[in-house]
Formats: sequence, C-alpha cells, structure tokens
Amino acid sequence: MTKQPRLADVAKAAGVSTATASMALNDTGGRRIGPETRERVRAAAAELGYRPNTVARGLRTRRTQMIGFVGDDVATTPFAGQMIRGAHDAAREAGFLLLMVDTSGDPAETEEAIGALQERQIDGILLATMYHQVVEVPDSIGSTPCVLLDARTPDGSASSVVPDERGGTLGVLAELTGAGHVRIGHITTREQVQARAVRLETWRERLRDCGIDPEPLLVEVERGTTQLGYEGALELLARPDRPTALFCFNDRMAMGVYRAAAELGLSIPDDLSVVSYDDQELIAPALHPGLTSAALPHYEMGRWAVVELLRRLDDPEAAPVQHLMPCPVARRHSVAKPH
Amino acid sequence: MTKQPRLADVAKAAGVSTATASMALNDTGGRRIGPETRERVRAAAAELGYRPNTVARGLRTRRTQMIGFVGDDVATTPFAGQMIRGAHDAAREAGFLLLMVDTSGDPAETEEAIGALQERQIDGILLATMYHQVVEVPDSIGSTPCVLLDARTPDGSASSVVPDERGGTLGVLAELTGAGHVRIGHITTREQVQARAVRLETWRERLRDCGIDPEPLLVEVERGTTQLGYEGALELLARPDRPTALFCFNDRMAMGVYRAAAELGLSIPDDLSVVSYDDQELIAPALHPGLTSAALPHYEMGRWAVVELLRRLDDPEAAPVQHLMPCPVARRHSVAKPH
DNA sequence: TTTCATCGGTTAATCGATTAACCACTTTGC
DNA sequence: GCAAAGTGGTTAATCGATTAACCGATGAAA
Repeated sequence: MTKQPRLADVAKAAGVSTATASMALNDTGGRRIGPETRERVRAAAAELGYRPNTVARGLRTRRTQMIGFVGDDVATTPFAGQMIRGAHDAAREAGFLLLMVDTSGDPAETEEAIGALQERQIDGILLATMYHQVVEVPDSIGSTPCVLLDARTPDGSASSVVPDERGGTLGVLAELTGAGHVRIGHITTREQVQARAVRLETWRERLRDCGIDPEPLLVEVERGTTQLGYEGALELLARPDRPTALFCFNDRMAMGVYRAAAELGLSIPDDLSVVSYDDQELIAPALHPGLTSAALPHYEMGRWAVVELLRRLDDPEAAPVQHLMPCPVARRHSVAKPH
Repeated sequence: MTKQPRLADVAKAAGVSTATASMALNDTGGRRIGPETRERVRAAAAELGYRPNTVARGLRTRRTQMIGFVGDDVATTPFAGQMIRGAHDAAREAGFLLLMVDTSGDPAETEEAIGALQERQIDGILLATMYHQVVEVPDSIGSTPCVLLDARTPDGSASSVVPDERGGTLGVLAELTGAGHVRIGHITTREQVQARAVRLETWRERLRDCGIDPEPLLVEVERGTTQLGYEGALELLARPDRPTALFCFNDRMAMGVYRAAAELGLSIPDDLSVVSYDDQELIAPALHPGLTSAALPHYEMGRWAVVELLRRLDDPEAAPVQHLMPCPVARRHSVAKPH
C-alpha cells in the first residue's frame, strides 16, 4: 500500500492543475470548468480513490465541518443518548460530525472543554445540560456560534431549546381529569431543578382551577428515586382523604408508587390511576400495567439545536431563538375512571 | 475585539522568530531555547491569550489528536453511555477528543462513517458494537489503527475487548450454588447474540457439573423483554419440578420474573432466588428486593480500548491483543437459601 | 479593424503551524 | 593554536488543500 493520493495526484492523472481539479470536484468557480474536463477529473479521483484531506481544507477555508457537543453528563443520564442521537443525525445530514466532551457539570472543566474545542476550530458549539437548567454562557465561548440544549440563559441572549414541561404536565393531567379524577396527588423531589418547579406549579394551578386545595395532596422527598417514590407513596396513600390518582415527578418514582400500591392491595388503574413524566423506555413500557407518561423529547431537541446552530453559521447576525419543544403523552394503561 | 492571535503574533510580541516561539511553547528542539527566552515567549502567549490552531498543526504533524468512535447504536442502548464515557475519559486524559458517528448497524453506513472520519484525519478508530458481536473489520479502514469495542474478529487480527461473559455467568451462578441451590432455571432469548450463547452454555455446563440435567429447567422466548420474561417465568414456574432459583439472560427479563413471582404468590428471595446479567442502573437497584446481577463493564471496556489504541499509535507494529474484561457481580438481595 | 466579453483554464499566494538545515559566536579539549 | 562541540537562535520549506488574479484564444459587436 502506498500513500493516500493527494489532490495533486488527481490533477496530474487528469492532466490539469490542482486549481482545476479542486474546482471540478467541488463544483465551484462558476462556469470555468468544461464538462469533459470535469468528468476526466472525477474519473481520475475515483480511479485513485481520492479522499480530500479536510484538515488542509479546513486550514484554508476556516471551516472544519465539526460541531462541538459539550454535555454536563453525557453518559450518566439515560436520556443523553437520544439527545446526542438527534444532534448527530441532523449534523450528519448536513455533512457535519460531532466532537464530544463531557464535563461532569464542573464549570472549570466546561471552560477547558470549550477551549479544547475552539483550538480544534469547530464551527459551532452545542451546550447541553441534562436537566433543563438555567445557565450563563461562559465568556470563553467568545464569538463561537452556540446553542443551548435542554438549558437556557436568564436573558435569552443565546438560542436555546427546552422541553415544554408545562404543556407536558397539562397533558398527563388531562388524561386524569378526562377520566374524571379531581383528587390528584403529586409526588415530587426536593432537588432544585427547573423541571421540578414547573411540574409542581402547573399541577398546583390545575388543581386550584378544579377548586381543589393542592397542599394536602402533595408529598416531597429528598430525591427522585424509586425507593423514595415508594416511601412517599405509602405516606400519601395513608392520608385520610386519599387521592384517586397520582402524578409522579418521574418514572423512577412511579416505579416505587407501583410497589406501594401493590403492598396496600390497591390495583392500578382500578383503585389508583398513575401518570408520570420522562417516559423512559426501560421503565414506562416495562411496568405492569404500562405507565402513561409525558415524554421528554430529547431526540427532537437534539435535532432542533443543530438545525438552529447551522442557521446561525449561515447568518451570524440572526436573532437568537428560544424554543419550547412539546412533550407528547405516551398513553398506556395506568389510567381508569375513579369509582 | 480583534482576531485570535497566531503564533506569529506571539513571536513578534516576544521579539523572536515563529520557530523559536513554537519550540518554546512546545518544549521541543532540545536545549536550543534559553530559559529566559522561553519565559518571554510564554508570557507573551499568556498575555495575548494565544491558543494554538490545531488544524494547522495537524496539517503539518499529521496528527489531529482526535479518535473516531463508530458505534452501531450509540444512543438506543442504555449501555452506550458508559462505554462512550470510558473512552472519552481515557482519551481526554491523553489530550484526545472523540469524534462520534452512529451507523444504526448498517454496513454501508459504517463504511461511509469510516470514510468521513478518515477524511478528517483522525489518528485512530474505535469500532463498537453494542452486543458483543463477532465482526469483520471493514477493508476501508486500511491502515488506520483500530480497536474493537464489545466486539471481536473471528481471527484475532485486530485488538479487541469484550466482557467475560463466562466469568460473569459463573459469578452469579456461584451466588446461587453458594447459597445451596442446585435446581437453577435459566430463562433466555432466542436472539442470536454472542452473549446469549455464552451465558446459556456456561449455565448448562455448570448444571451438568452439579449432576443436574439442564434442559427441563430452560425456557427460551423470542426476545429479551420484560413482558416475555414474565411469560417465560410463568411457564417455567408452573412446571412440576419447579426450580428454586432462576438465572435470567438480562435485567429486563428479570423484571418480568419479579412480576410473575408476585402473581404466583412466591416471595423473592424466600421462595425463589433470582440472579441476572447486565446490572442496568435503572432496573437492578430499583427492583425490590434489589437484584443481584453480573455487571457489564462498559466503562472499563471503553477505557481499555482507548489505552490500547494509544499504544498502537505509539507502536504500529505492536501485536494485537484480545482482552476479556471481568464482569463483577453486583450483590443485592435477591438470593437466599432454598428451603 | 479594433475592442471586449467569454471560455477554459493556470499561477501563485495563502491558511498557521512544525521542523530540517543553517549560522554566528563561545567554549573546550588536546 | 585549531578543530570540535555547544549555545541560542533564524531562515525557509512544508503539510494539502482553496481561491484571487491573471492569461491566451476565440468569437461577436461596434
């Protein structure tokens, strides 16, 4: 095996200059290149198995066709995959590749990651947090085009996409009210994430609209785990005016609710309806009966963020956009009429 | 704010040539650079906020400090994250970044992905399949250094790392035999993945060693889902000489087994011990009682693969290595003595 | 007949680093 | 006293593309 052919090799084989070869292969330079010359160059390139060296090209054009993806926890959350996948697919379709860095949420690491990406001359950056946080874009990002993923700035100065938590909450609550429930409990975490606040407030509003005082129907636990979901449910279901339905902060807590219900001899959905948030593929469809849950649209958010980033690459003057991505309800079998 | 400073700007500010500046910043060129000059250059670089342009450097040095990660399903499997994370961490520590491509398992897409990565002059490639497959390395990889992740070649011609499925299976089975079980059922999928074959055969051997005929204790279902795990368990537990313990192909099936046991009035672990494989964080610790499961060491495999790849970059002549990564048993509360 | 597009290219500069080759001046060894 | 070795740099070539500027024919318009 000899070396990879360079553009100069293709040009020589086709009997033209490298300038002509470049223009023929890239369809640039307007009408300069004769159709038959173009074919000769193409044939030579194919013959030699020529692949352009994008490092050299990038040096000249100042474009690398790479996008940096900075995540605060690429791996540890099970959603990350879908977000990356959405971004990956959209990037790929436009001829871009994703350069990934994980920062474990540490601000210093984030700065460093951004620096490492900029050294590599990425064309733009996706800044992803995993739980819909409000964040400040680091200064070090400079003038690099940037889109926030599952996060937003306090002032809307950067483009961003976040899930429509309010809409999703209203969606699953509508499943319950539609079936006739009004005494709808909520079990949530005390962790201070944006998602918690919006889901909680929306639930409160909705219950007040129905003329119900939400506070006696609320349980808060330290974290959103299965075990604490179980404990919280036991407590809530032991209260005098027990709710006929439960809205859980997430699927893991819902899994705990299922166990609590089983132990108390309550059948889901006949004695207790349950809805939840996240629609995790490993949990919601696997529970029995299948859990109705508002889906976090990670794949779509990933796609949207790349499309928006590409728009900003084309037009750096474009005004930033804040997008709310709908959370569709995955309807399964955990809701029935109250009796 | 003006443009990013180049090396030439740093050199000018320090009153030296770009050659000197380069050597001072990179500690190359032996003892050529005087200590005081070096300091002057460093100070100028810091002052200007100089960051090297790695595209230009890469063109000259033919090294991009980037590794291609080709996965057949980066996102859809929940393990992927840990594998990526392991690779990412090891790469980062060595100053490398990961360029990710997902191929959905399509061979044509894989070829294309490899091509796209090679155009970008990545230094090496990680080829990952998600379920421990035996694969042929595509020809198009040419002489690009390459390590297989959770996959191996039929002939051992490439370096690879796969989980020690046999060891893991023996590990969880030892939990059962150690507690006194001998009638150990196995419930598995019919999908033809490497993992299935090894786990199944190891279980068969182990039972024969105990003087037990495995076949009446085996159930196979179409796929490794919770629902089919449930159905399989119902069938197996209804047989005359019901096993006292169950080894499940994966955690999702085990989740179905838990439901079947509950419906049959069998308490885990008192009436039925259960062990499994995969140790998925969303399932094994969340079930009640916690599920004892052999962990797939995805993080460690990811790390190992990068370390091996870096070794091959240093020494392209190095002989390929096939590595078996141990699967430690995550011991929880699903095993008790039989009565 | 002169002028001036148009066609189909070529030449050479350029992107921002690294590095081989060279250079002037001391110091050291014998 | 003179060659060899060491010090501390500089000059210029190079990596492999893209692209602005130029150029020689040819044909048409004035």
